[in-house]
Amino acid sequence: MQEAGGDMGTGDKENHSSEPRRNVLETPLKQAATSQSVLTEIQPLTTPPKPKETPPADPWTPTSNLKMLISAVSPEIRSRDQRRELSNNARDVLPAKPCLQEHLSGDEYEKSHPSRKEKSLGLLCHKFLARYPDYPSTAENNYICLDEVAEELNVERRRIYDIVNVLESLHMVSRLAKNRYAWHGRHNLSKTLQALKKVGEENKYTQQIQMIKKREYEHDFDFDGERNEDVARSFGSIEHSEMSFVELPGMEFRAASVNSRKDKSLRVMSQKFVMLFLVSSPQIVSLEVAAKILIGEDQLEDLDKSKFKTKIRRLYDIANVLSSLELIKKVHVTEERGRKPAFKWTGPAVLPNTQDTKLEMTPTTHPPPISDSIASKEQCSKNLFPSRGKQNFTRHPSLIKLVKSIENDRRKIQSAPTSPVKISATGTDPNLSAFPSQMAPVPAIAKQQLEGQSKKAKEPKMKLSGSALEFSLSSSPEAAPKPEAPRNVTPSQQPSLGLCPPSHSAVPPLILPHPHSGVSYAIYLHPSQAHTVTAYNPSFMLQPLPCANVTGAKSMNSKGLNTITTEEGDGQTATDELTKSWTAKERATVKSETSSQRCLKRSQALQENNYIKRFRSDEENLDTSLGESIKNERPPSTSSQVNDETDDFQQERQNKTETSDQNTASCYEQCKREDTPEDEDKTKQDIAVAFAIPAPETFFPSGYLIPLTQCTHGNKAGVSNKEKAGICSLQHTTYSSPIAGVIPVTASELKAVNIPAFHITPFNIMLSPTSIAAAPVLSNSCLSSSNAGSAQNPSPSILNFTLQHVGLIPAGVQVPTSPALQHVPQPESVCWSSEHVNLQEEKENNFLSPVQPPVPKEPQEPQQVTENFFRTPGGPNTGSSLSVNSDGTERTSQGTLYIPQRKLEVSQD
DNA sequence: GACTCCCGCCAAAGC
DNA sequence: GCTTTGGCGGGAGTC
Repeated sequence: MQEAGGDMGTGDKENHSSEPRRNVLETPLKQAATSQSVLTEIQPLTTPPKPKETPPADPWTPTSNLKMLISAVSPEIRSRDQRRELSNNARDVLPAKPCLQEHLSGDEYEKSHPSRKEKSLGLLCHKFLARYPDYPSTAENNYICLDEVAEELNVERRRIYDIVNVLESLHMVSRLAKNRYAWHGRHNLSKTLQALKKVGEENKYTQQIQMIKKREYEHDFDFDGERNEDVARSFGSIEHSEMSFVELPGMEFRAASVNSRKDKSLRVMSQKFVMLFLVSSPQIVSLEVAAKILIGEDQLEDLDKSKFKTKIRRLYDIANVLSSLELIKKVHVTEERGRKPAFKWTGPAVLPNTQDTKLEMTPTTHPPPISDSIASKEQCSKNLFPSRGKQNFTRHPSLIKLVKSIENDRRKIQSAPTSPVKISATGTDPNLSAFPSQMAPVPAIAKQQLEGQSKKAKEPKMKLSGSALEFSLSSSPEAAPKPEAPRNVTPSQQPSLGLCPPSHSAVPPLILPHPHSGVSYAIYLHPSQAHTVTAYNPSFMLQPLPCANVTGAKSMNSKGLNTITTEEGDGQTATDELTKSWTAKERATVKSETSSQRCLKRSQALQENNYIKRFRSDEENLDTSLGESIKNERPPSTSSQVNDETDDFQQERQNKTETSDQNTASCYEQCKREDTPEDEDKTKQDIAVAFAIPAPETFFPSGYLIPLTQCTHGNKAGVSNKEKAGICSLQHTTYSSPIAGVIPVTASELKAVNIPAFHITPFNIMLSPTSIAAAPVLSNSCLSSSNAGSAQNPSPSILNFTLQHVGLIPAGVQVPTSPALQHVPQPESVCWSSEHVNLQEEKENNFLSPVQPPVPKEPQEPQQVTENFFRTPGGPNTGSSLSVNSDGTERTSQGTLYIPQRKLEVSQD
């Protein structure tokens, strides 16, 4: 066990800590490698007995110690040993246990002195991870004693720190006390990745990556001072915070010491590194770029080779651990200047809402407490904006309102008798409760299946499932049809008709039933229209929802419409397209402001118009300062057109920026005031186009139309069996159509009630790749959609009742039903008329809606989305090939990346 | 020769 | 003052 003394005895004081030693139960050994988790899981979820001190055939004896020492000091012996070790390497590549060396023919030298490869951090991390279950039960003792682990893994503790630090950055472990950590496994991973992605977006890493790449392309970026200063200036023009560690609620570091060196700590570096993957598209980050960015945040001016090398070293350390976690994979990008090491994200796709996926995986899982999600973002934000020093990123004023609103809502929710109970397993890790408590009793195989399914399906689902984080922020649990959904239904509520308790506002969403499918829909009304129901409350909106920008709408031109139809049937392609479309969009969104900021801004546009203008001005300033480089923010897929797009692009973009905010549906009233009559007419026409109906005469500003039982797995609570059947069928519909379950209101109904722009927010919508692929067709020919309207249109009578009930229409007025228009209001059409759509919608819209209402609404580069979206894989659009290859093909095979002005070949090692 | 990344020194922080 | 933690860079191993 102490063979490593050769390593440890050379000066480290860490051989035997004075820390009170744990007992056997402290370390929940996994008993097997990850690949053997099934066997592991079959066992009771109690702490498995540690293979206690089964000394790996090499007891710590004076003799062995002497031999080891001799080996250590003798290069010849070492090399001989290493040769032997190497010959056995193939058998030992993935050892899961310290006893892996048992079969090494008893050569004590070999055992005592593994080769360098065997000591690699990646391998060590494999061993480390193999000791613990991915999803530990809270019933277990999830404590890690560093001494113990170091001892058992036969490494010096210093190496364990490296691993633990990276794991800590992902909140897979947390420090409990000196020399002691808690193992959380992957329970928090999705949440952490969400947070990291968000922070990465807010930190404008996309811009930085693009900037660095651009610099590299334009000049041969090297380390001469002039260019570094150039880049440094560019960095300076980007607002980026001095980001500290991103924490999750309940996972905060307890000791201030942990943050003492946080600015350069492996933790923070690791998080930043991950962020780079999460915000970039393709999700390939070269070490060089990563190092430059990480250095750039500190002091790029002082960039020198030694610092760069050091950063690279650390990145290798981090990458090794991340690779062991199967979050990234090493690849190489070959370009003109040679082959460069890079890493590709192979972890789960991270959308703001991965919790939906979790719910899908575990239908009986208690939904994560909303407070967690809220607090998660809160915490993230809190840490992103440390109180110290330069604080370029400050909380958006509207975010403060949001926070207050959320806090109020949270209080209401949690104080309510039927409030969801936050099940916190331990005081130290409330996050553990969300999953393990439910998973624990699940039979091992079932769990394995679930995990397996989640692995396979999480990407597409996560891409479409919307933002749990966002959504949970925006909608209280009562809005979400969780298994515990009945808690939301007031006793007076009818099963499928009633008013949702207001979560963020005094304006309750209407719940519209669907008589055929049993699906109910919630309409969130804009205050300007909802004043007929209740008092205006500016915070009525689902504020944190990143608003659908209408870029997609604009970008969805007819050309693209034609193109995307060719992608039908290719689920993978469609999924990839979705990813690309989304990521491209997302990057575009990141550019000028954060999604939350944007959403907030728009949701409160009426009130904060002045602020918006100010903010926009800031954007423009930023744009100006960024100058040329801003163009490079467009995804690589479109950057082939960099040379083609000059000031026109900027101008166009500027114009769109100017008009975008005015075109939010929530601002419709204001727009009406501000627009010229022609503009207003045009807007109406646009909406009419979006609805594929003649321009209505009057409009309601906007609202959310939410299919309440757009059920994910397990979201069936509160409906009868009969309704369940309907829902089940609906699920199929949902899977087969990107628009299923979205808009149950016919055009005529909309017209009759003068609702011009419903915001469709199908939550928990899950779309299969095929459904995505079907999107173009469906969108292309809305009227022919077999499932869009038929299954989801609510009964006009009930709609009438509802609208009358809430006073939206006079009692005598009936909403006419026009069968011919039953299918008309497709969500993707409708959505364009408003920006009060959540992130999920944003993605869906980007992806699903080729309908192009001629409403210029988004400041982001529409072409970017268009091109991403309408790209034909393998097509001639070389500029787009980057995304195509990166997100899909390239994951499984070598591909060719085309980036601006040069070709990248991605190869995997 | 470039790329990887192990190794352990040593200083900061914690106890 | 000892221990823990971890930044850091030399330099060995690998390709």
